[in-house]
Amino acid sequence: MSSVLNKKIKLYIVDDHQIMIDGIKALLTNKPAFEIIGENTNPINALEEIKKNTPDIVISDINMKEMSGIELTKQLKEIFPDLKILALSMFGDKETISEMLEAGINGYVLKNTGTDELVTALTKLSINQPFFSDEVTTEMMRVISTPKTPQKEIIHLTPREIEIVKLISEEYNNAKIGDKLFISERTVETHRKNIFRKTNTKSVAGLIKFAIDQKII
Amino acid sequence: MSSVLNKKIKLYIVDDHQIMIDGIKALLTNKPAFEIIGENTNPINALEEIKKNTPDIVISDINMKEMSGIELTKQLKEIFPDLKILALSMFGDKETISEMLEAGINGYVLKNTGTDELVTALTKLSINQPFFSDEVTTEMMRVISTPKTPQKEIIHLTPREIEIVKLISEEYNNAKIGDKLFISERTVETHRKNIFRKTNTKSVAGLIKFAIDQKII
DNA sequence: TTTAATATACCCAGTAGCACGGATACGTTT
DNA sequence: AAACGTATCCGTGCTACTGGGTATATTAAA
Repeated sequence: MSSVLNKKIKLYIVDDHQIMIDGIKALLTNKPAFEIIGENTNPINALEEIKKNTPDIVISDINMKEMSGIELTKQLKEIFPDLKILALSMFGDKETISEMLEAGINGYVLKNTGTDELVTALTKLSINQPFFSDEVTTEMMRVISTPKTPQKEIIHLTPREIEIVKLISEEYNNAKIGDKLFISERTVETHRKNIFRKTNTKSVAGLIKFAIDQKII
Repeated sequence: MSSVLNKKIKLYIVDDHQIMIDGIKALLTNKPAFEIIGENTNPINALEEIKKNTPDIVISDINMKEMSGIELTKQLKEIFPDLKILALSMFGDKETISEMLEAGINGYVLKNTGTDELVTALTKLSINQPFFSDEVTTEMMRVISTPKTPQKEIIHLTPREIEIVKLISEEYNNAKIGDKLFISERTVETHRKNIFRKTNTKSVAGLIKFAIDQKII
Protein backbone atom coordinates (compact mmCIF):
# COMPACT_ATOMS: atom_id res chain seq x y z
CA MET A 1 0.00 0.00 0.00
CA SER A 2 2.80 2.44 0.83
CA SER A 3 3.96 2.67 -2.75
CA VAL A 4 0.46 3.54 -3.78
CA LEU A 5 0.46 6.45 -1.39
CA ASN A 6 3.91 7.63 -2.30
CA LYS A 7 3.70 7.85 -6.05
CA LYS A 8 1.01 8.23 -8.64
CA ILE A 9 -0.34 5.31 -10.61
CA LYS A 10 0.55 5.81 -14.24
CA LEU A 11 -2.27 5.20 -16.71
CA TYR A 12 -2.39 4.82 -20.46
CA ILE A 13 -5.72 4.97 -22.28
CA VAL A 14 -6.44 3.19 -25.58
CA ASP A 15 -9.83 3.70 -27.17
CA ASP A 16 -11.10 4.12 -30.68
CA HIS A 17 -13.30 6.93 -29.49
CA GLN A 18 -11.68 10.22 -28.54
CA ILE A 19 -14.82 11.17 -26.66
CA MET A 20 -14.47 8.10 -24.48
CA ILE A 21 -10.83 8.98 -23.75
CA ASP A 22 -11.88 12.50 -22.84
CA GLY A 23 -14.60 11.09 -20.61
CA ILE A 24 -12.15 8.94 -18.71
CA LYS A 25 -9.73 11.82 -18.39
CA ALA A 26 -12.52 14.05 -17.10
CA LEU A 27 -13.37 11.45 -14.52
CA LEU A 28 -9.85 11.27 -13.23
CA THR A 29 -8.95 14.95 -13.14
CA ASN A 30 -9.76 15.25 -9.47
CA LYS A 31 -8.20 11.92 -8.54
CA PRO A 32 -4.60 12.78 -7.59
CA ALA A 33 -3.73 9.10 -7.16
CA PHE A 34 -3.74 8.65 -10.90
CA GLU A 35 -1.66 10.19 -13.62
CA ILE A 36 -2.45 9.76 -17.28
CA ILE A 37 0.86 9.44 -19.06
CA GLY A 38 -0.55 8.77 -22.49
CA GLU A 39 -3.52 8.05 -24.69
CA ASN A 40 -4.14 6.86 -28.21
CA THR A 41 -7.05 6.08 -30.50
CA ASN A 42 -4.87 3.63 -32.40
CA PRO A 43 -3.87 0.46 -30.51
CA ILE A 44 -0.90 -0.18 -32.79
CA ASN A 45 0.60 3.21 -32.03
CA ALA A 46 -0.35 2.75 -28.40
CA LEU A 47 1.62 -0.48 -28.28
CA GLU A 48 4.76 1.31 -29.47
CA GLU A 49 4.33 4.17 -27.02
CA ILE A 50 3.74 1.83 -24.11
CA LYS A 51 6.93 -0.05 -24.97
CA LYS A 52 8.90 3.19 -24.64
CA ASN A 53 7.16 4.61 -21.59
CA THR A 54 5.47 1.89 -19.63
CA PRO A 55 2.52 2.74 -17.39
CA ASP A 56 1.22 0.80 -14.42
CA ILE A 57 -2.20 0.23 -15.90
CA VAL A 58 -3.45 0.24 -19.47
CA ILE A 59 -7.13 1.04 -19.90
CA SER A 60 -8.15 -0.43 -23.21
CA ASP A 61 -11.26 -0.69 -25.31
CA ILE A 62 -11.92 -4.15 -26.72
CA ASN A 63 -13.50 -3.53 -30.07
CA MET A 64 -11.11 -1.42 -32.04
CA LYS A 65 -10.51 -1.09 -35.73
CA GLU A 66 -6.78 -1.58 -36.08
CA MET A 67 -6.29 -4.23 -33.41
CA SER A 68 -8.59 -5.85 -30.89
CA GLY A 69 -8.07 -5.28 -27.20
CA ILE A 70 -7.56 -9.01 -26.93
CA GLU A 71 -4.61 -8.94 -29.30
CA LEU A 72 -3.21 -5.84 -27.62
CA THR A 73 -3.45 -7.50 -24.22
CA LYS A 74 -1.66 -10.60 -25.45
CA GLN A 75 1.18 -8.62 -26.94
CA LEU A 76 1.58 -6.38 -23.92
CA LYS A 77 1.45 -9.25 -21.45
CA GLU A 78 4.17 -11.04 -23.36
CA ILE A 79 6.56 -8.13 -22.92
CA PHE A 80 5.35 -6.83 -19.55
CA PRO A 81 3.78 -9.69 -17.58
CA ASP A 82 3.22 -7.43 -14.56
CA LEU A 83 1.50 -4.66 -16.48
CA LYS A 84 -2.13 -4.39 -15.43
CA ILE A 85 -4.73 -4.19 -18.14
CA LEU A 86 -8.29 -3.03 -17.65
CA ALA A 87 -10.71 -3.88 -20.43
CA LEU A 88 -13.44 -1.40 -21.15
CA SER A 89 -16.26 -2.56 -23.35
CA MET A 90 -19.79 -1.92 -24.43
CA PHE A 91 -20.61 -5.57 -24.35
CA GLY A 92 -20.13 -8.41 -21.92
CA ASP A 93 -20.68 -11.41 -24.09
CA LYS A 94 -19.40 -14.84 -23.20
CA GLU A 95 -16.90 -15.22 -26.01
CA THR A 96 -15.23 -11.86 -25.47
CA ILE A 97 -14.95 -12.38 -21.73
CA SER A 98 -13.45 -15.83 -22.18
CA GLU A 99 -10.93 -14.56 -24.70
CA MET A 100 -9.96 -11.62 -22.55
CA LEU A 101 -9.43 -13.85 -19.53
CA GLU A 102 -7.23 -16.14 -21.58
CA ALA A 103 -5.27 -13.14 -22.80
CA GLY A 104 -4.53 -12.31 -19.19
CA ILE A 105 -6.78 -9.36 -18.47
CA ASN A 106 -6.78 -7.98 -14.90
CA GLY A 107 -10.12 -6.24 -14.96
CA TYR A 108 -13.18 -5.80 -17.15
CA VAL A 109 -15.54 -2.86 -16.82
CA LEU A 110 -18.62 -2.28 -18.93
CA LYS A 111 -18.88 1.17 -20.39
CA ASN A 112 -22.45 1.58 -19.26
CA THR A 113 -21.75 0.97 -15.60
CA GLY A 114 -21.32 3.75 -13.09
CA THR A 115 -18.38 6.09 -13.25
CA ASP A 116 -17.28 5.24 -9.73
CA GLU A 117 -16.72 1.70 -10.87
CA LEU A 118 -13.85 2.77 -13.08
CA VAL A 119 -12.04 4.37 -10.16
CA THR A 120 -12.71 1.31 -8.02
CA ALA A 121 -11.34 -0.93 -10.75
CA LEU A 122 -8.19 1.15 -11.17
CA THR A 123 -7.58 1.22 -7.43
CA LYS A 124 -8.01 -2.54 -7.17
CA LEU A 125 -5.70 -3.21 -10.08
CA SER A 126 -3.04 -0.95 -8.63
CA ILE A 127 -2.85 -3.15 -5.53
CA ASN A 128 -2.66 -6.34 -7.59
CA GLN A 129 -6.29 -7.27 -7.24
CA PRO A 130 -8.61 -8.10 -10.11
CA PHE A 131 -11.82 -6.24 -10.77
CA PHE A 132 -14.81 -7.16 -12.88
CA SER A 133 -18.15 -5.44 -13.31
CA ASP A 134 -21.07 -7.28 -11.79
CA GLU A 135 -22.54 -8.04 -15.18
CA VAL A 136 -19.24 -9.54 -16.27
CA THR A 137 -18.94 -11.58 -13.09
CA THR A 138 -22.47 -12.88 -13.58
CA GLU A 139 -21.65 -13.89 -17.12
CA MET A 140 -18.45 -15.58 -15.95
CA MET A 141 -20.35 -17.52 -13.30
CA ARG A 142 -22.89 -18.55 -15.89
CA VAL A 143 -20.17 -19.83 -18.17
CA ILE A 144 -18.52 -21.79 -15.39
CA SER A 145 -21.76 -23.19 -14.04
CA THR A 146 -22.94 -24.31 -17.45
CA PRO A 147 -23.00 -28.14 -17.26
CA LYS A 148 -19.76 -28.42 -19.17
CA THR A 149 -20.21 -27.59 -22.81
CA PRO A 150 -23.29 -29.08 -24.44
CA GLN A 151 -20.67 -31.47 -25.76
CA LYS A 152 -22.10 -31.69 -29.21
CA GLU A 153 -19.41 -33.93 -30.59
CA ILE A 154 -17.28 -32.19 -33.17
CA ILE A 155 -18.02 -33.60 -36.58
CA HIS A 156 -14.88 -33.52 -38.64
CA LEU A 157 -15.21 -33.36 -42.39
CA THR A 158 -12.13 -33.61 -44.57
CA PRO A 159 -11.31 -30.68 -46.89
CA ARG A 160 -12.49 -32.73 -49.83
CA GLU A 161 -15.76 -33.52 -48.11
CA ILE A 162 -16.32 -29.87 -47.33
CA GLU A 163 -15.79 -29.10 -51.01
CA ILE A 164 -18.43 -31.65 -51.89
CA VAL A 165 -20.85 -30.24 -49.34
CA LYS A 166 -20.42 -26.77 -50.78
CA LEU A 167 -21.14 -27.99 -54.29
CA ILE A 168 -24.16 -29.97 -53.13
CA SER A 169 -25.46 -26.83 -51.47
CA GLU A 170 -25.06 -25.06 -54.78
CA GLU A 171 -27.45 -27.54 -56.33
CA TYR A 172 -24.91 -29.42 -58.39
CA ASN A 173 -25.69 -33.07 -59.00
CA ASN A 174 -23.12 -35.81 -58.58
CA ALA A 175 -22.11 -35.84 -62.23
CA LYS A 176 -21.47 -32.09 -62.28
CA ILE A 177 -19.54 -32.26 -59.05
CA GLY A 178 -17.37 -34.98 -60.55
CA ASP A 179 -16.72 -32.79 -63.57
CA LYS A 180 -15.82 -29.80 -61.45
CA LEU A 181 -13.42 -31.71 -59.23
CA PHE A 182 -12.05 -33.91 -62.01
CA ILE A 183 -13.05 -37.10 -60.22
CA SER A 184 -15.39 -39.92 -61.08
CA GLU A 185 -19.07 -39.67 -60.27
CA ARG A 186 -18.54 -42.86 -58.28
CA THR A 187 -16.05 -41.06 -56.07
CA VAL A 188 -18.50 -38.25 -55.49
CA GLU A 189 -21.04 -40.85 -54.46
CA THR A 190 -18.58 -42.32 -52.00
CA HIS A 191 -17.88 -38.91 -50.52
CA ARG A 192 -21.61 -38.28 -50.23
CA LYS A 193 -22.06 -41.55 -48.41
CA ASN A 194 -19.29 -40.73 -45.98
CA ILE A 195 -20.63 -37.23 -45.46
CA PHE A 196 -24.14 -38.45 -44.68
CA ARG A 197 -22.73 -41.03 -42.29
CA LYS A 198 -20.48 -38.55 -40.51
CA THR A 199 -23.06 -35.80 -40.25
CA ASN A 200 -25.75 -38.22 -39.20
CA THR A 201 -28.10 -36.88 -41.81
CA LYS A 202 -30.19 -38.91 -44.20
CA SER A 203 -31.06 -36.39 -46.88
CA VAL A 204 -29.74 -33.25 -48.49
CA ALA A 205 -32.17 -31.30 -46.32
CA GLY A 206 -30.43 -32.30 -43.13
CA LEU A 207 -27.04 -31.85 -44.71
CA ILE A 208 -27.74 -28.26 -45.71
CA LYS A 209 -28.98 -27.43 -42.25
CA PHE A 210 -25.81 -28.98 -40.86
CA ALA A 211 -23.67 -27.02 -43.31
CA ILE A 212 -25.33 -23.76 -42.36
CA ASP A 213 -24.97 -24.60 -38.70
CA GLN A 214 -21.28 -25.31 -39.18
CA LYS A 215 -20.92 -22.17 -41.27
CA ILE A 216 -19.61 -24.22 -44.18
CA ILE A 217 -21.99 -22.26 -46.34
CA MET B 1 -26.87 34.51 -36.23
CA SER B 2 -27.51 37.31 -33.76
CA SER B 3 -29.52 35.14 -31.42
CA VAL B 4 -26.69 32.67 -31.36
CA LEU B 5 -24.33 35.37 -30.22
CA ASN B 6 -26.72 36.75 -27.68
CA LYS B 7 -27.69 33.67 -25.77
CA LYS B 8 -26.26 30.27 -25.12
CA ILE B 9 -27.43 27.18 -26.97
CA LYS B 10 -29.07 24.86 -24.50
CA LEU B 11 -28.05 21.22 -24.75
CA TYR B 12 -29.42 18.03 -23.27
CA ILE B 13 -27.37 14.82 -23.40
CA VAL B 14 -28.89 11.32 -23.46
CA ASP B 15 -26.52 8.38 -23.46
CA ASP B 16 -26.50 4.97 -21.85
CA HIS B 17 -22.89 5.49 -20.92
CA GLN B 18 -22.09 8.00 -18.21
CA ILE B 19 -18.50 8.09 -19.40
CA MET B 20 -19.68 9.23 -22.79
CA ILE B 21 -21.77 11.97 -21.22
CA ASP B 22 -18.78 13.07 -19.19
CA GLY B 23 -16.66 13.06 -22.33
CA ILE B 24 -19.08 15.31 -24.15
CA LYS B 25 -19.28 17.62 -21.15
CA ALA B 26 -15.51 17.77 -20.94
CA LEU B 27 -15.36 18.72 -24.59
CA LEU B 28 -17.76 21.58 -24.14
CA THR B 29 -16.45 23.09 -20.91
CA ASN B 30 -14.42 25.71 -22.74
CA LYS B 31 -17.10 26.42 -25.33
CA PRO B 32 -19.10 29.30 -23.88
CA ALA B 33 -21.59 29.17 -26.74
CA PHE B 34 -23.11 26.01 -25.30
CA GLU B 35 -24.80 25.32 -22.03
CA ILE B 36 -25.66 21.84 -20.85
CA ILE B 37 -29.00 22.09 -19.12
CA GLY B 38 -29.43 18.40 -18.47
CA GLU B 39 -28.25 14.85 -18.99
CA ASN B 40 -29.59 11.38 -18.45
CA THR B 41 -28.53 7.79 -18.97
CA ASN B 42 -32.16 6.78 -19.30
CA PRO B 43 -34.00 7.99 -22.41
CA ILE B 44 -37.41 7.57 -20.80
CA ASN B 45 -36.51 9.86 -17.93
CA ALA B 46 -34.79 12.16 -20.38
CA LEU B 47 -38.00 12.47 -22.37
CA GLU B 48 -39.88 13.64 -19.27
CA GLU B 49 -37.19 16.13 -18.30
CA ILE B 50 -37.00 17.56 -21.81
CA LYS B 51 -40.76 18.06 -21.81
CA LYS B 52 -40.44 20.20 -18.71
CA ASN B 53 -37.32 22.12 -19.61
CA THR B 54 -36.78 22.08 -23.35
CA PRO B 55 -33.30 22.56 -24.75
CA ASP B 56 -32.32 23.77 -28.22
CA ILE B 57 -30.48 20.62 -29.11
CA VAL B 58 -30.72 17.08 -27.79
CA ILE B 59 -27.59 14.98 -28.20
CA SER B 60 -28.70 11.36 -28.11
CA ASP B 61 -27.13 7.97 -28.38
CA ILE B 62 -28.95 5.58 -30.69
CA ASN B 63 -28.51 2.18 -29.11
CA MET B 64 -29.92 2.44 -25.64
CA LYS B 65 -31.46 -0.14 -23.37
CA GLU B 66 -34.72 1.44 -22.34
CA MET B 67 -35.60 3.14 -25.61
CA SER B 68 -33.83 3.54 -28.90
CA GLY B 69 -32.69 6.94 -30.07
CA ILE B 70 -34.98 6.45 -33.03
CA GLU B 71 -38.04 6.14 -30.81
CA LEU B 72 -36.90 9.02 -28.64
CA THR B 73 -36.44 11.21 -31.72
CA LYS B 74 -39.91 10.36 -33.01
CA GLN B 75 -41.56 11.19 -29.71
CA LEU B 76 -39.65 14.42 -29.24
CA LYS B 77 -40.24 15.60 -32.81
CA GLU B 78 -43.94 15.03 -32.38
CA ILE B 79 -44.09 17.41 -29.45
CA PHE B 80 -41.32 19.82 -30.46
CA PRO B 81 -40.97 19.85 -34.25
CA ASP B 82 -38.33 22.56 -34.08
CA LEU B 83 -36.17 20.83 -31.50
CA LYS B 84 -32.84 19.81 -33.03
CA ILE B 85 -31.64 16.30 -32.44
CA LEU B 86 -28.09 15.12 -32.95
CA ALA B 87 -27.61 11.38 -33.10
CA LEU B 88 -24.41 9.99 -31.70
CA SER B 89 -23.60 6.43 -32.51
CA MET B 90 -20.87 3.86 -32.68
CA PHE B 91 -22.15 2.54 -35.95
CA GLY B 92 -23.22 3.99 -39.23
CA ASP B 93 -25.13 1.18 -40.81
CA LYS B 94 -27.63 1.67 -43.55
CA GLU B 95 -30.74 0.63 -41.64
CA THR B 96 -30.06 2.84 -38.64
CA ILE B 97 -29.29 5.86 -40.77
CA SER B 98 -32.46 5.38 -42.80
CA GLU B 99 -34.58 5.02 -39.71
CA MET B 100 -33.05 8.05 -38.06
CA LEU B 101 -33.62 10.17 -41.14
CA GLU B 102 -37.25 9.08 -41.23
CA ALA B 103 -37.57 9.93 -37.55
CA GLY B 104 -36.46 13.45 -38.40
CA ILE B 105 -32.91 13.61 -37.13
CA ASN B 106 -30.97 16.85 -37.76
CA GLY B 107 -27.47 15.46 -37.49
CA TYR B 108 -25.60 12.22 -37.10
CA VAL B 109 -22.10 11.99 -35.70
CA LEU B 110 -20.11 8.81 -35.26
CA LYS B 111 -18.56 8.38 -31.86
CA ASN B 112 -15.18 7.52 -33.29
CA THR B 113 -14.82 10.68 -35.32
CA GLY B 114 -12.82 13.66 -34.19
CA THR B 115 -13.92 15.72 -31.23
CA ASP B 116 -14.05 18.91 -33.23
CA GLU B 117 -16.76 17.36 -35.33
CA LEU B 118 -19.17 17.39 -32.42
CA VAL B 119 -18.71 21.11 -31.93
CA THR B 120 -19.10 21.68 -35.67
CA ALA B 121 -22.28 19.63 -35.66
CA LEU B 122 -23.75 21.50 -32.71
CA THR B 123 -22.93 24.85 -34.27
CA LYS B 124 -24.51 23.87 -37.57
CA LEU B 125 -27.64 22.56 -35.90
CA SER B 126 -27.99 25.74 -33.88
CA ILE B 127 -28.26 27.74 -37.10
CA ASN B 128 -30.82 25.36 -38.58
CA GLN B 129 -28.40 23.47 -40.74
CA PRO B 130 -28.01 19.71 -40.79
CA PHE B 131 -24.73 17.96 -40.09
CA PHE B 132 -23.64 14.44 -40.82
CA SER B 133 -20.26 12.76 -40.37
CA ASP B 134 -18.46 11.98 -43.60
CA GLU B 135 -18.86 8.26 -43.04
CA VAL B 136 -22.60 8.72 -42.59
CA THR B 137 -22.84 10.91 -45.67
CA THR B 138 -20.97 8.32 -47.69
CA GLU B 139 -23.32 5.63 -46.49
CA MET B 140 -26.32 7.81 -47.32
CA MET B 141 -25.01 8.41 -50.82
CA ARG B 142 -24.45 4.71 -51.26
CA VAL B 143 -28.03 3.97 -50.20
CA ILE B 144 -29.42 6.55 -52.58
CA SER B 145 -27.23 5.47 -55.49
CA THR B 146 -28.11 1.82 -55.03
CA PRO B 147 -30.15 0.86 -58.13
CA LYS B 148 -33.42 0.79 -56.21
CA THR B 149 -33.81 -2.15 -53.90
CA PRO B 150 -32.80 -5.53 -55.33
CA GLN B 151 -36.58 -5.97 -55.53
CA LYS B 152 -36.49 -9.64 -54.70
CA GLU B 153 -39.97 -10.59 -55.75
CA ILE B 154 -42.08 -12.03 -53.00
CA ILE B 155 -42.49 -15.73 -53.52
CA HIS B 156 -45.86 -16.88 -52.30
CA LEU B 157 -46.25 -20.46 -51.21
CA THR B 158 -49.65 -21.85 -50.33
CA PRO B 159 -50.21 -23.15 -46.78
CA ARG B 160 -50.10 -26.67 -48.16
CA GLU B 161 -46.83 -26.03 -49.88
CA ILE B 162 -45.32 -24.56 -46.74
CA GLU B 163 -46.36 -27.70 -44.87
CA ILE B 164 -44.58 -29.77 -47.47
CA VAL B 165 -41.46 -27.61 -47.27
CA LYS B 166 -41.35 -28.03 -43.51
CA LEU B 167 -41.62 -31.78 -43.76
CA ILE B 168 -38.98 -31.95 -46.47
CA SER B 169 -36.67 -29.94 -44.25
CA GLU B 170 -37.26 -32.50 -41.53
CA GLU B 171 -35.85 -35.16 -43.83
CA TYR B 172 -39.13 -36.89 -44.54
CA ASN B 173 -39.40 -38.51 -47.92
CA ASN B 174 -42.40 -38.12 -50.17
CA ALA B 175 -44.05 -41.33 -49.02
CA LYS B 176 -43.81 -40.34 -45.35
CA ILE B 177 -45.07 -36.87 -46.12
CA GLY B 178 -48.02 -38.40 -47.95
CA ASP B 179 -48.78 -40.55 -44.92
CA LYS B 180 -48.56 -37.61 -42.57
CA LEU B 181 -50.82 -35.39 -44.65
CA PHE B 182 -53.16 -38.21 -45.73
CA ILE B 183 -52.49 -37.57 -49.40
CA SER B 184 -51.00 -39.65 -52.15
CA GLU B 185 -47.26 -39.73 -52.66
CA ARG B 186 -48.03 -38.50 -56.19
CA THR B 187 -49.68 -35.40 -54.81
CA VAL B 188 -46.68 -34.72 -52.66
CA GLU B 189 -44.56 -34.96 -55.76
CA THR B 190 -46.76 -32.45 -57.54
CA HIS B 191 -46.44 -30.07 -54.64
CA ARG B 192 -42.68 -30.52 -54.69
CA LYS B 193 -42.64 -29.79 -58.39
CA ASN B 194 -44.60 -26.59 -57.91
CA ILE B 195 -42.48 -25.56 -54.96
CA PHE B 196 -39.27 -25.98 -56.92
CA ARG B 197 -40.75 -23.99 -59.79
CA LYS B 198 -41.98 -21.17 -57.57
CA THR B 199 -38.85 -20.92 -55.51
CA ASN B 200 -36.67 -21.19 -58.55
CA THR B 201 -34.67 -23.98 -57.01
CA LYS B 202 -33.77 -27.27 -58.55
CA SER B 203 -32.84 -29.40 -55.58
CA VAL B 204 -33.57 -29.80 -51.91
CA ALA B 205 -30.34 -27.93 -51.22
CA GLY B 206 -31.63 -24.72 -52.72
CA LEU B 207 -35.05 -25.25 -51.20
CA ILE B 208 -33.69 -25.49 -47.67
CA LYS B 209 -31.65 -22.35 -48.14
CA PHE B 210 -34.77 -20.63 -49.40
CA ALA B 211 -36.80 -21.92 -46.47
CA ILE B 212 -34.26 -20.68 -43.97
CA ASP B 213 -34.11 -17.36 -45.75
CA GLN B 214 -37.88 -17.07 -45.62
CA LYS B 215 -37.89 -18.20 -42.00
CA ILE B 216 -40.21 -21.08 -42.88
CA ILE B 217 -37.90 -23.26 -40.83
C1' DT C 1 7.03 -49.74 -39.20
C1' DT C 2 2.51 -50.57 -38.53
C1' DT C 3 -1.77 -48.08 -38.10
C1' DA C 4 -5.16 -44.86 -39.22
C1' DA C 5 -7.08 -41.45 -42.09
C1' DT C 6 -7.86 -39.61 -46.59
C1' DA C 7 -8.98 -39.62 -51.36
C1' DT C 8 -9.82 -42.16 -55.04
C1' DA C 9 -12.76 -45.68 -57.81
C1' DC C 10 -15.94 -49.43 -58.87
C1' DC C 11 -20.19 -52.85 -58.69
C1' DC C 12 -24.87 -53.84 -57.83
C1' DA C 13 -29.58 -53.71 -56.14
C1' DG C 14 -33.13 -50.90 -54.81
C1' DT C 15 -35.77 -46.79 -54.70
C1' DA C 16 -36.82 -41.93 -54.26
C1' DG C 17 -37.46 -38.13 -56.98
C1' DC C 18 -38.28 -36.01 -61.53
C1' DA C 19 -40.38 -35.16 -66.11
C1' DC C 20 -44.41 -35.57 -68.55
C1' DG C 21 -48.67 -36.62 -68.76
C1' DG C 22 -53.70 -35.58 -67.06
C1' DA C 23 -57.65 -34.31 -63.81
C1' DT C 24 -61.03 -31.78 -60.49
C1' DA C 25 -62.47 -28.00 -57.57
C1' DC C 26 -62.87 -23.14 -56.24
C1' DG C 27 -62.75 -18.30 -56.41
C1' DT C 28 -62.03 -13.94 -59.17
C1' DT C 29 -62.43 -11.31 -63.07
C1' DT C 30 -64.59 -9.86 -67.21
C1' DA D 1 -71.61 -17.44 -67.76
C1' DA D 2 -67.17 -18.02 -69.56
C1' DA D 3 -62.39 -17.51 -68.80
C1' DC D 4 -58.63 -17.61 -65.89
C1' DG D 5 -55.56 -18.58 -62.14
C1' DT D 6 -54.61 -21.31 -58.23
C1' DA D 7 -54.70 -25.28 -55.35
C1' DT D 8 -55.47 -29.77 -54.95
C1' DC D 9 -55.10 -34.54 -56.69
C1' DC D 10 -53.28 -38.88 -59.41
C1' DG D 11 -50.56 -42.30 -62.91
C1' DT D 12 -46.44 -43.90 -65.85
C1' DG D 13 -41.68 -44.36 -66.91
C1' DC D 14 -36.91 -42.85 -66.55
C1' DT D 15 -32.95 -41.03 -64.08
C1' DA D 16 -30.41 -39.95 -60.23
C1' DC D 17 -29.49 -40.94 -55.76
C1' DT D 18 -28.99 -44.44 -51.77
C1' DG D 19 -26.75 -48.02 -49.36
C1' DG D 20 -24.44 -52.24 -49.32
C1' DG D 21 -20.07 -53.81 -50.43
C1' DT D 22 -14.75 -53.92 -52.03
C1' DA D 23 -10.29 -51.99 -53.29
C1' DT D 24 -5.95 -49.12 -53.91
C1' DA D 25 -2.53 -45.26 -53.41
C1' DT D 26 -0.99 -41.73 -50.43
C1' DT D 27 -0.11 -39.52 -46.33
C1' DA D 28 0.05 -38.72 -41.25
C1' DA D 29 0.43 -40.44 -36.83
C1' DA D 30 1.92 -43.68 -33.27
